[in-house]
Amino acid sequence: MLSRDRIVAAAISLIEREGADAVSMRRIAAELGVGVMSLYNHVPNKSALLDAVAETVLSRIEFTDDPSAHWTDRVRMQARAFRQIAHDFPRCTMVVVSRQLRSTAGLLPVERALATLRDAGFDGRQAVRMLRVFIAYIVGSLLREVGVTPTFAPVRPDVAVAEVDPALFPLVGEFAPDLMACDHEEEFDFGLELLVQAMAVRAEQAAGREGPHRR
Amino acid sequence: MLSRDRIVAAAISLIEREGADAVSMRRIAAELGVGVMSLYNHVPNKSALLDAVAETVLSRIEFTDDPSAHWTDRVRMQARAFRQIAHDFPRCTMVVVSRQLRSTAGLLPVERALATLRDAGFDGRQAVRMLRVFIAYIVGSLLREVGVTPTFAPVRPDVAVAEVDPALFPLVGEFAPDLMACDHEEEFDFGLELLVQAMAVRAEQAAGREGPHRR
DNA sequence: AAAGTACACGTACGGTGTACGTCTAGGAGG
DNA sequence: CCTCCTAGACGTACACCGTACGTGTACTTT
Repeated sequence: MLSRDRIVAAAISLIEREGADAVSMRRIAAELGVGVMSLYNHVPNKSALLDAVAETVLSRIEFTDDPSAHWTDRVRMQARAFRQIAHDFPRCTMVVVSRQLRSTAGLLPVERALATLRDAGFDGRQAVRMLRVFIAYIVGSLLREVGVTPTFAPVRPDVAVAEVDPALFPLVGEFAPDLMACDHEEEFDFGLELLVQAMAVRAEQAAGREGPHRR
Repeated sequence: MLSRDRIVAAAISLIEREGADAVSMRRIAAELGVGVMSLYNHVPNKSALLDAVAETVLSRIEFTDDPSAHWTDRVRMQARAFRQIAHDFPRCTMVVVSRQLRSTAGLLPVERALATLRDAGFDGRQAVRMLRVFIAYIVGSLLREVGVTPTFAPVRPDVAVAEVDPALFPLVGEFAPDLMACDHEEEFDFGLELLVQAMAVRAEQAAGREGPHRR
């Protein structure tokens, strides 16, 4: 029996196996051994199907929030949980990131993050700003990791950097070894740490300003 | 007379007017008052055309690097220059960001950034890491600004946040006013400042560690 | 048994990228 | 001047796409 869930699962599987470009209604139907138009009994159109894919992948994020932990550690955990989907569904990442969905699946992470940031001592305005900085960093990192936006952080730097004219780009040539090496996890954690530490400084400032008035 | 440049210009114009989805070879040909297949005398295929679009837009970035300025200001200028393309070519941004091109157009910004970071006192490894963090942040920010990835930083939060059940997402409800307000430039500069300050701390550490051995 | 419904499916239409062959205008060589 | 060659505009054709619409069938309800 056909069902929305089976269709979405087939779409995700197809994307992971052959890339997002390979997705077509006909292809998915064939994958399920079913006529093309049967899909439309469960999904209104292709766009909605891709939204469902994004939502499903997003809902797979496992947040193990520990409210008793220090807020910096909670931020780290949440960021890494988010990043984990890039490993579990690498080729779906672009779909998730590029699709604007307004379901509750997308709001749960926001709720969690806001709770953590408020516990860190930020007010609403600050918390939202911090959240947005983090989301921007994470999204950008995932895109690089997944293979998009590679020009500046080469995925196959061996070909990209090696051919470069050292006269035109002396520093690119000089730093080639470092540009070519890219341990994604290490890079991600480096930026994460940078942000967390910067956030901690702001948190202290925030606490200092309102501290005297507290309680 | 048809030419590669005219075709690319027509594509950019079309994307800005009607969005990336409106781009088709037939549409571009019609725009130029020309037969479809004539395009293929100047462009090998649609994918290459989109690459050319990305490259052209990217090359429009105006870097006014001032080597005499403090490195933190140079970083700010470069980041803002990059962001400027999201204003000049808003609907092309997704194309630029999602296309992996390995031309020299993408290396010039890298070269400039590496020069700045080296002047800040970072060695190759550190400079590359910092660069990647910045690129991730900028790319993520542009995507939000352009209207993609809106779930976590709603573009039309009025509809997204307003309908939310405060019982399920109390903090989203509580912070709704802050979530709904989003001055893109302000948000961008906030994160930029956060990163620059965090970088400055690392730069001092780097200088401190190797300082005694210097010169 | 009759009626209604849910859903799988075929056909068809207007769109897409592009391989291939043709035609024409302009320059080069005699 | 005439011929030949070539660059490039163009039409046709094919395989594929999303999906509107109508039909058939199996199952549920009355």
